[in-house]
Order: sequence, then C-alpha cells, then structure tokens
Amino acid sequence: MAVRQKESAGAARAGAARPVKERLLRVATRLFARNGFEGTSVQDIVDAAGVTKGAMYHYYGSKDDLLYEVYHQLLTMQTTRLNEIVKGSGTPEERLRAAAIDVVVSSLDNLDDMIVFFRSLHMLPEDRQTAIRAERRVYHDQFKALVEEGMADGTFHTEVPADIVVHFYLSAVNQIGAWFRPGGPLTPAQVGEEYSKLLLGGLQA
Amino acid sequence: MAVRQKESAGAARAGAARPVKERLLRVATRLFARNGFEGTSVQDIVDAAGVTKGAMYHYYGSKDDLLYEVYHQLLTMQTTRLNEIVKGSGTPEERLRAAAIDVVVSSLDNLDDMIVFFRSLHMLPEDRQTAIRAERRVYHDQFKALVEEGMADGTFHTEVPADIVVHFYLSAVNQIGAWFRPGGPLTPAQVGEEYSKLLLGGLQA
Amino acid sequence: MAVRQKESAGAARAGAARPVKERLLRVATRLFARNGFEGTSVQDIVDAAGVTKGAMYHYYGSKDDLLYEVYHQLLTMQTTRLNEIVKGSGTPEERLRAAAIDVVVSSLDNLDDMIVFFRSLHMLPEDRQTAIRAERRVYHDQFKALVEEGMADGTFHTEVPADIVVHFYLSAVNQIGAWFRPGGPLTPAQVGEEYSKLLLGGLQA
Amino acid sequence: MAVRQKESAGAARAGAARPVKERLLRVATRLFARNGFEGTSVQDIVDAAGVTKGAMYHYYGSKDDLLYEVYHQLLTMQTTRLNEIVKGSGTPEERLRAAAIDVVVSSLDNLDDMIVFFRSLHMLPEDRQTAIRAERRVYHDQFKALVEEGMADGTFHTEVPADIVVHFYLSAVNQIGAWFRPGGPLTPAQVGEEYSKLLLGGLQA
DNA sequence: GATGAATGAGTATTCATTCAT
DNA sequence: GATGAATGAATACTCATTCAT
Repeated sequence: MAVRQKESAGAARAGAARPVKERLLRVATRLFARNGFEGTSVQDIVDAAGVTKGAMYHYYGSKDDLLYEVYHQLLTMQTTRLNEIVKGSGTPEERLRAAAIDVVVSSLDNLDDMIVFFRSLHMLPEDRQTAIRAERRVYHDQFKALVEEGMADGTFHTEVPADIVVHFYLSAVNQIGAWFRPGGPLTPAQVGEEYSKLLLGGLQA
Repeated sequence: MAVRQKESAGAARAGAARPVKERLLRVATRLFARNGFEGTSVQDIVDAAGVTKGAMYHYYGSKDDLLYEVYHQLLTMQTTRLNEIVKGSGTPEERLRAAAIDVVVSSLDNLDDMIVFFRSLHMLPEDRQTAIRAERRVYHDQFKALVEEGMADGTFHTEVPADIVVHFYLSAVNQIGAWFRPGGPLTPAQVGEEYSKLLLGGLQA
Repeated sequence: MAVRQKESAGAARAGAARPVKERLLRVATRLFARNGFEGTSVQDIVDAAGVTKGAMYHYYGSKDDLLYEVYHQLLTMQTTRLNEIVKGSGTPEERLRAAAIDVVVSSLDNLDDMIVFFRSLHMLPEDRQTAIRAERRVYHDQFKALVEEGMADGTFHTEVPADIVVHFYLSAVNQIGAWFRPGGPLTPAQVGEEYSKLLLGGLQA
Repeated sequence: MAVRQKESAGAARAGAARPVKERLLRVATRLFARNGFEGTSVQDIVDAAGVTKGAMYHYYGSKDDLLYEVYHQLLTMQTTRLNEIVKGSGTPEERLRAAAIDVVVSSLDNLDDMIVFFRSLHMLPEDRQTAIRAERRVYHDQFKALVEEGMADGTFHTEVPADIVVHFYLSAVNQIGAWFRPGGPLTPAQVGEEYSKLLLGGLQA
C-alpha cells in the first residue's frame, strides 16, 4: 500500500499539471506502442497515469475509445498538414517533395502513435475500423492528387498508376517504425530527404 | 453427440487427407490473418481444424509455437528464393529486378502469412522475436548486397545509402497486405512489375 | 438464476457479516484441510465463500497466496504465544511444560490449519517454502532454548541432544491431526497434559 | 527429438537390467517424494523410467495404483519386521526398545516412501485410504501390545494411556522426513537410539 | 468527479487415460 | 508387450467493465 501511494504521488508530481484526460491518452499511447493494445491492461494505463479505473471510465467510454483517439488525433494532424502543402504554392514536384518529406517527419515525430496505428488497428470493432479507413482514404487521395498533377503536366512518367505509387510510398512510411531508432545516426529530416529522393527518382519522366 | 459427429464428418470432408499437424498450422495462419493472434483463441483453431485441444498441444508446445512456425516457414521460403536469385546470372540490375518482383509475388502468394507477420510479431516472447529478427536480417543483407553491386558498377546512383533503400523497399512490400485484395484488378505479377519499376527508377544513376 | 440467488442468499445468511477477504481465507483453510490443496479448486473456494473468482483475485494474488496466509497466521500466533511463555516466570521445567501443553492445545484449536500445514507445504513455490521454514526455525529455536535451560541447571539429563528432543516432540505434535478427532473422548487440554508428561518424563535427570 | 532419444538411451543404459515394472515404481516413488503426487505427471514418470505411457498402463491400472503400491510395500515390510520383534524373546522393555529403534531405522532406510506416505495419502480415493488405514491400524495395535505388556508387568507407569503413547511415538517417527537429512551428522541407527531413549524414558515407572 | 470492490465471461494450458496399430 | 496420437474435462488466472458510495 505504501508503494501505491508513492507511485501515485510520483505520478501526480510528474504530470499533475497536464489534465487527466490528456495524460491518460499519452500514457496509453506509450504503453500500446511498447506492449501492444492487447498486452496493455486498463490497470496498466491507470497505474501509469496515476489515477484509478473510475477516472478513466469517466473520460473515455472504453479501452477501444483510447485506441480510436490515438488514430483520430494522428490522422487529423497529418491530414491538416498535408492540406496546407497541397494548397500551397510551388510546382507539383516541389509540393510532392514537401509532402513526402512531411509525412516521414511527422510520422517519426509521433513514432509511438505510428507503431500503434499499424499494429493494433485490427483490434478495433469493425465500425471503428471503417471510420478510420475512411479518414485514411482522404489522406491517400490528397497525396494521389499531387502525383496526378505532376503526371498531367509531364513532370512524372505515367508508367505506374498513381494509386499504386501512393500505396507504395505510404506503405514504406507506415512501416518506418520497424527499423528507425530515435537517437540513431539519422534524424527524421534526413530520413525524409532520402525517402523523398527515392520516390521522386522513381517518378521522373 | 449428433452435432459432434456432424462436425467431425465436416472436418474429415474438408481436410482429413492432410495430416493433423499441417492442418493446424494452416487454419491457425488463416485465423491469425483474419482476426489477429490475440483475437484467435486456441479453441477457434482446433474447432476449425476439427480436432481437440489436446491434439494441438500434442504437436505444438503453445499457441506461440504456431505463430513462430508461420514466421519461420515464410522466412525460410523467401530466403531460399532470394538466395537463388542472388547467386544466379545476369547483371546486378537484372537480378535486383528479379528479386524485387519475387518478394512481391511470393508475399502476395502467401498473403495470410504476410499479414500475420507484420501484425503479430510483437506478441511473441522477446527471445523468439530476436530469433525472427536475426533471420529477417539475413534476408535484408542479401537484398542489400544486390543494391551495392549495382552501386559499385555504376548502374545505380549512391545518393541514398543502400541500407535505407532496402528498408524503404521491403517496408513497402511488407505493408502490401494493407491494400492488396486478391481477386482485384491486379495480379501479383503485375504488382511486382510496378513495384520493381518504382524501386529501379529511383536508383538509376 | 433461481439457483444462484438461493446460493447467494445462503452465503449471505452464513457469513455476510464477516468481510469477504477473511471469509475467503476461512473457507479455503477448511477446504484445504478436507480435500488437500491440490484437491481444492479456486472455484470450490469462491463457491463456498459465496463470491466470484474475480473477488478472490482482488484480495489474493493467487491460490498460493491463500495457502501461504494460512501458514503465516498460524506461525505468527504460535510464535507469539511461545514467546510469552519463554519470557515468563517459573523454573525451566515449569515453562517447558507450559510450552509443551500450549503447542498441543493451540494446534488442536486450529486443527484445520495444522492439517493443511503439514500436508501442503511442499506445494508452495520454493521461495515461499524457505520463508515459512525460516519462521518455523525461530519457533524451534525458542523451544530448544527452554530445553537447554533445563539441561544447564541439571533438571534434565543431557543424553539426547536438545535439537533432537525438540524435533521429536514437535514432530509428534505436528502429526496430531492424523489421529485426533474433535468431539472424541479427549479434550485438547487432556492431550496436552499427556503429551507433556511423555516429553518431560523422557527428559528427567 | 534428439534430446528425447538421448534421454531414453540414458535411462535404458542406467536401469535396463531392472525389470520395467519395478523400475516404474522406484522412479515414481522418488518423484512423488521430490515433487509430490500431484506435482508428478505420468509423463514425468515414464520419461524417468525410459519407457512410454502405454508400458506404464500395461503394468499399473492408474497413477493411483502406483501410489497405493508404495504404501502397501512399505507397510507390509514394516509390519513383517515388527511381527518378528513382538514374537521374539526378551523382556517387554527390550522388545519395545528394539521395535522403537527398528521403526526409525526402517523408515530412514526408505525415506522417500515415508515422505510420500505422509504427504500424499489424502490424494487416494476414499476406499484406498480406508484400506491403508486398516493396515496401519494393525501396525499400531502390535506396537501398543508391547507397551501394554510393559505396563502389565509394572515396568512402565500407566499414567498415559497406551494408545496415546503409541500415537505420540509413531507420529514423531512419521514426521522424521521433515528434518532428517541423509548424509548429515547422524546415522539412522543413532537417531533410532535417541528416539527410543526418549520414548522409554517417558515410560519408566 | 472519482473510488475500488466485485462481476462474469474468457484464456491458455495440463493431464490421466484410451485405443488403434 | 508396447507405442504415441488423440481425447475431454478440469484448472488457475485475466480483464474490461459496472456500480454503490
């Protein structure tokens, strides 16, 4: 009992400033990334957040809700950023390069979320998966529009359908958590640079 | 009792010819791919295979063993195929193209295994994950050797490190199960063709 | 559902006043004594206590924990009592007689615990067995000190080492559950009287 | 699989001379004593004996049969030996001393059997327990007859009922496995000497 | 807002035993 | 005599969720 009190006190000290709801999502994301969605119990989450189960169920309707929230926030953020790039100025090639770099950098900046995303999506109930996939489709289509612009103006060849190009590139980015190690020799920006080179090189007319 | 006999008969009809051990692995792979490792109970597996739990534990020490076996068989098969391509004749570019196509085709031919692979590896105990990753590393290094050959003889540019090229391409292939639908408009061979074009295009000196 | 309600009502009637945690330990002790540790399932325990499994695991980490608790409580109680006798007044012979009677009486007053103790200790994990044996050793040594006092002042002969005397006597007491039947012709106090006579008679100089 | 073959070969080499049936009982006794009856699986037994399950069920009808056999052999042996002592020559005191020493020595010479006996009897089905207890009662009564002879001729006092004396002494002997360590400072004969002194000292008129 | 005791349905795994060969 | 594949019932334990306070 002494231990619990100490933990609670410690957790409270460490993150009491941050509101409980946000803290819960943050620690849940970290735990899901480390141990998987199924490997993380609600008890693990509330212990790490320094609150009790009742508190969690006050803010989130279920464990699934937490997972959904991780997805939703990541997707919203990335879609917003892509939107700005798509609508920005510059040639299609310049804007595609910017988008290709940005998706890598923003993914590596939120690596835990990415890892959770591609590991645990299938654990959500069917309707939630459908919702997520629809959001994801919007992102895919915006990216594809950039590729098609470049094909239309002759910057890129048209040997490979734009849909496949986008699947190919976003797949590579999605799996990035499988090999990238923060603190390793490469920065997120460098990886973005290299990845975008490989994409654009493969599209040159 | 009538029900059981019917089930047994059904199972017999479906796959009694195939030995029990192999049948268990096959149905487990399918179920893991559909519902995830955690979403599949041992009961689900033995029901689908038409045997009892005891039979499964006679052949496999644990549910983990089944998962490991999926990985091991897929990796062994792909490594063997890559080996033959690497040691074959032809220019580095020809052999890299062959390898790039082969990894796509053999992945799509074993789509269930691929899906399981990249979704459930993290559910295995640490030591097994390490074993798998070591096997995977061998595959990666063989692939990288091909890229480096082409860089050495000037066929490919050297702007992007070979390691990153291989991570990039294999990541894209690994995620292929996230969008490819068997029976859709594209055949595995066509996808292999497109993917290899994107890879080799991005490498041209 | 009717059945369950009746059971719950029955349990409530029998012991709802007593807190759940204590009730669980009490019924577990009784069942372990009757059917052995291995012969008692967790389901048996929670059914008898009128709660569900989850409740038991809320209070005790495992079935082993329940068993350990039986041991720990019995040992603590007996060690406390012996302590008071050892430190009390009177000749060594008087105090040894008091201790010899007390260990019999307190064992027969907690016969279920005794039976469990000497039947199921070996089912605990090694580290717990070691902990129990250390507690038991303290008891043994206190008892031995009494015997040695009497040997030092010439009341008892020294033909048999004090260690063996204590092993001999405590062994006899430990096995008492193998033949004593509560409600039979002898009271615990009478058995204590006879046993102490046999011990002290065998020690007279 | 290589491991199993090696084990089998090793077991075969070690004990092939001894007939299978006897070997099974011997290894079962050792394992029951080390790990308890419930902690020993039939697979453990047949592995240690270097045979297969089918072989065990050829010789013994069940795992219970093995346990019963341990009890039966030990009891038969000890009863036979006690019989000879009871019917022998000498004063009651001399014969009681001989019996008191013999039960210790023969118990320590078959320490595994003793340990199994007092730990696992309660795991047998009720009817088998009853049978064993009847055999045990015969032994008890023979021992008691010796005590009563000494009481009748005035050698022993009659303050403590003979029944209790015998329970007391045999209990102490039964628990001997709880502290005696073969290879320790004391030989079985020495322990028998000390225990018999404590018994006879406590009985002197 | 928050607690934590309690639920109940679920999980992987074990194991004595049987039986066709 | 002996094998080992297969059974089926039992076991300890987990966990997301609820609800009286």
